[in-house]
Amino acid sequence: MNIGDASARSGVSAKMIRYYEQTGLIPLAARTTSGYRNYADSDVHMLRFIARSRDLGFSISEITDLLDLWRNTDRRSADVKALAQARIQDLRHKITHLQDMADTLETLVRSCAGDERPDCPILHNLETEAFPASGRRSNHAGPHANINERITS
Amino acid sequence: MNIGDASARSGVSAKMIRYYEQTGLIPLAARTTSGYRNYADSDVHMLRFIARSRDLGFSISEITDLLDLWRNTDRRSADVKALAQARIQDLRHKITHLQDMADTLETLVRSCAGDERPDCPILHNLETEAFPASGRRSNHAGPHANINERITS
DNA sequence: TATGGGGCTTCCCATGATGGGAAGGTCAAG
DNA sequence: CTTGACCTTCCCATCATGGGAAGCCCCATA
Repeated sequence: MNIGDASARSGVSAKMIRYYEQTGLIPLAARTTSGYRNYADSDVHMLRFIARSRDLGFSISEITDLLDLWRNTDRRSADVKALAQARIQDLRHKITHLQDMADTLETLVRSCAGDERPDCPILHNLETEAFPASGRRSNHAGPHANINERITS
Repeated sequence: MNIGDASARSGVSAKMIRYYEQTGLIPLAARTTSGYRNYADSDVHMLRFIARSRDLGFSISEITDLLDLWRNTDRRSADVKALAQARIQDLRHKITHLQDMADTLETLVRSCAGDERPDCPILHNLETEAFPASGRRSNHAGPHANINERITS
């Protein structure tokens, strides 16, 4: 089947299928004589595996590992489990961080009259609050150190 | 003071100060005769406002609005409050989504023996689970529709 | 058989916030 | 006056994703 069909059946856009191929996440597709990529059901299967993993928030590099385990029938289920557990840990950290931000904002919102007058404790807080140690500074991990979350809804 | 001092005092990197200037978030800095950017205490103040807002997860475009309100002494505190409340809503959505992912993974992890054998319900789930409506498809909002969260720690 | 439309190919560009690094000018302390 | 720290601009990279152009390919229908 062509890339369009593989896309429709797997839920991965044609653009992304080519991208995954190009970056080595998936092997080079077979080609027809005229150059069209040609996919088998097993490829769709793999693409779905990827899609589902993305939906659960795994990064591309984590999916690389998952795919390796998936294909390796000599795998230890403990290795898969460890990957999932690391992912959960990561999610918990992010949740905590978002929760902290929400709580702070909640406190500020509660203290704001929210009327026609200009006085606003929210602005006052933003204006004067100190900026103690907070990830923004000395970010030695470079940009996008797999920190951001893909939240597509 | 020079950009380095403004950076140290505000907690915003020099790179980002220039970027904010370039993108119009902050006004063009004053310059010395030799071309060095020159900052006053009030500028540092503004940069801190931005840093603090970023720490609370506001996007650049939201910060643009916050800065406008901050500078506008005729503002209605209700407008500020509305911005903060929208931000909280957004955070709650993201938290829910992350929580859902974590819960699903937790269930899978619990069902996996995690031993030397290859059988693994986690892989099995990734392999076979359907891909019903989930943001990945028909993403008409384009890439980065202000969906991702800045979590720097 | 010719034509048209839709699907495929590659290639380049943009996103958003951030840092890296090069090439070259400036400044203050020694 | 030299040296080293700091400043300037400019370009590049990230990561996953889509947009769009230019040019083939393939099938169905006239």
